[in-house]
Amino acid sequence: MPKIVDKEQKRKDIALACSDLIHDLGIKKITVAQVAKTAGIGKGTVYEYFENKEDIIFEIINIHIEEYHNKFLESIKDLKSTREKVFHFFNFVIDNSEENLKHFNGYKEYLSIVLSDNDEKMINFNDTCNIFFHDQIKKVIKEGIEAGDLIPKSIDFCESLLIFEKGLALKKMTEVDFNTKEVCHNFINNLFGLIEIKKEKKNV
Amino acid sequence: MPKIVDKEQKRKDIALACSDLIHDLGIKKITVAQVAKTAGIGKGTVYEYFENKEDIIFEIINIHIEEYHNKFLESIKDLKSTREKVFHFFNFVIDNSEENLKHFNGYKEYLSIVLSDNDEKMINFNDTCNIFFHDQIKKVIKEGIEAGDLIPKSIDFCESLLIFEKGLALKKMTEVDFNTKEVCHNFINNLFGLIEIKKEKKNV
Amino acid sequence: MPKIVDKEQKRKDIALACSDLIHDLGIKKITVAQVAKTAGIGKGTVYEYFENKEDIIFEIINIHIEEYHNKFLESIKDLKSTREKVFHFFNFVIDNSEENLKHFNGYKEYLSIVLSDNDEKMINFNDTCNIFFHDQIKKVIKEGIEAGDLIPKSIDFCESLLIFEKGLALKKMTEVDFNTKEVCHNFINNLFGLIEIKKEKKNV
Amino acid sequence: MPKIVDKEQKRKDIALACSDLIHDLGIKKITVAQVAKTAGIGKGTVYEYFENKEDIIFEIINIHIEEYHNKFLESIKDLKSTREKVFHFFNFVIDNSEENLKHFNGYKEYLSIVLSDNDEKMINFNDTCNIFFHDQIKKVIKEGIEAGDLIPKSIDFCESLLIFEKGLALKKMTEVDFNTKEVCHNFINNLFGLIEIKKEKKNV
DNA sequence: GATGAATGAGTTTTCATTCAT
DNA sequence: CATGAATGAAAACTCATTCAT
Repeated sequence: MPKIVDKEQKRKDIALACSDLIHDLGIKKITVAQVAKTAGIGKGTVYEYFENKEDIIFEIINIHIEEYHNKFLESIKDLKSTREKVFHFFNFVIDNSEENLKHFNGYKEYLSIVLSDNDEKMINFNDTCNIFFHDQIKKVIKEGIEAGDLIPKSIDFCESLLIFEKGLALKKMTEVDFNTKEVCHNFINNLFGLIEIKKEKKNV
Repeated sequence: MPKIVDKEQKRKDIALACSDLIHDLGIKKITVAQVAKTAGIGKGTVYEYFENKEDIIFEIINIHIEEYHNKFLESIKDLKSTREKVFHFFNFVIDNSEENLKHFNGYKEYLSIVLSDNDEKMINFNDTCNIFFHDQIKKVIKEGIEAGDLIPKSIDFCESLLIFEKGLALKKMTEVDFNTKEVCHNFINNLFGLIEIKKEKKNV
Repeated sequence: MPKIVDKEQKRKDIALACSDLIHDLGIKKITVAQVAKTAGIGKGTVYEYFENKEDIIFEIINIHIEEYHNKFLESIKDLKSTREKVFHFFNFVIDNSEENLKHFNGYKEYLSIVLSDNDEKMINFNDTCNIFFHDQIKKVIKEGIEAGDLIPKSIDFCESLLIFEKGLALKKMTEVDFNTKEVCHNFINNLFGLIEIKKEKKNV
Repeated sequence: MPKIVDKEQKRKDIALACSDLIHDLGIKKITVAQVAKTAGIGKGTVYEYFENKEDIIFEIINIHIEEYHNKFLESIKDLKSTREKVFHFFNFVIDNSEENLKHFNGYKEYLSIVLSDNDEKMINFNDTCNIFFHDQIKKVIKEGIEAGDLIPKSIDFCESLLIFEKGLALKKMTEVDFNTKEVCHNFINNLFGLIEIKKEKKNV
């Protein structure tokens, strides 16, 4: 009897092996032949695990984003202040570590697909991601309000924050010399000036 | 005397004739054959005026955006209040007239190209556009401050406004049910609550 | 004592399980994967019992035709008059019952293979079928002659009858609105006008 | 200015150049690469003149059959007696000259396509051919009746004759040792015994 | 014996670009 | 100058068959 393969796992394995192709070539230039070669399998084998080329790319992106979400959840746990936590959502556009740039560029390639194809699967997936971060930021803001850090109306800014972050991302993707960090800090500081509850510090 | 053809003008003519192809097919599906046919010239002739296919697309987009800029300048002239003028910058993402959607979708196609190719020309062109709107909004805000409509610090929000608009555009492009108008209004109203100088209205 | 599998029987079992695939997909579109799945066995196992794909198709067709032959022999037993028996040979092209159409379309698929491949096995098999019906019609005509129904020369028409039936089949297969029944009846009635012995009916 | 090509003519030229591929390989094994190579042109050029592979094959067959029809019309002109003319319709299945075998085998390949694909174009074309021969034989029989060679009822046998010929063709295509000529002669002679008007020869 | 994972040769089709006229 | 015929590289996808387990 032949070895039984966990198809779902192998899908992930193949996609994982190819996850760098996105940065090396750009999504549009990935070919099935490349994928097969990179994963060290035959072209036909690719089609044992994926419906078509789109499916491959989708899985690769999926992996990228899933990984990012997990890291996000992991690292936000250690943060204490609301402001820190909010900043954490902007890490994606600010952090220039190789690690994060990989994710960022992965997202860039992903966007280029969503914008040119109107693939339903991609759109749905995009929604899922948006909801993820929307839920997260809502939670952070809520906790901030409950802790007396933020004014109650702050809850209305959840969406604006994420929209601003999307705009920042887009600018960073399309402009050469964009000082994301500075612009980002300015904005958040300004905003917090508006929604933060200034606590009287240690007065008698 | 041979007929001297203004190459630059003919480029524009060809691109102009093809400007609807972007909406009809999407940028990725435009072929040189299509361009030639649409412009009513031969395939070979296309290459007399354009380096390659990228160059054609670049010119088509150029025309779109140039046209949009002109319309923008034209229509902002009639606006009086600072708030109206600022809103005008968001017309691009809010106005759902067929006319504007054409521009909006053209920009979407354009983005998908900029994000996947890292074409230098495109990037430079993108910068030019950004500078255009940045100059425009700066002017509006400045005038607003000088007119006593806005607080002096408002000038710091120019970039944020444009970034927010970019984020809005991106969301509108990638999400199915996104209420651009509402989100936009909320944001601007909130912001103006912060930077507008409330004038005592003509009381005795 | 190991389980001894009758290979020949298993061949039949597999082919039998797949006999509907011919109608559902058409011979050309049958894949080995389909066969394996339909028969509820592994792809590798198919090759334990069949040399190659051709061999599978051959067996499936074999089953179809064998079945048809058996039914033919079964049903002709009950017929009394020579004319009825001769008509029975044309049932194949006239009968539009679902059951018979299955056989008819099976034969059509089979022909498309015989005509495109020049597979020796197929040709031989085809001969076997022809001989079967030739023997059968010869027997019918002979009995008719012996019974005094037909003129002795009728024996020369055996082949013509079968050829005509092949022609009818081909027309039915390739034409949209072909009235097989009418054409068939005309021909046989005309022919019987020629070869039947008119019996004086019950005169004193 | 580039040379202007008569597209329709070039289509024919390419198909003509490839007309032997049908006999050399069989229709199913013709590849576009083969066609291009045989016609001495590039693969892409093939697609300048044909929609797809089916279209190529269709044209090749078209040429074969058109040519055959023309030859048929040409050669039947010289025949005098009705019997000769009727025999002429069976030339297709009887004549074993290389020339005619080419046409015959072309038709065989064509049939294999019609039987496996249910391509509408092919079916329509098939009808056209049937009508052609039906019209021709009707004309011959009519003239035979008018000339007093055949009994008026002969007109009813037009279809039967063609059906018989189709049956003969099918047998010749699928059987190894089939004496088409003899069987054909027998049938026609038998039939003419039935429908011919015996003329009293040379009486005072 | 049984299996199904792995394979890659083979096929159709597209299209930017060239170049002879 | 203008042209459109010619091209071939490149890409996605299929499937009969093999073979390690």
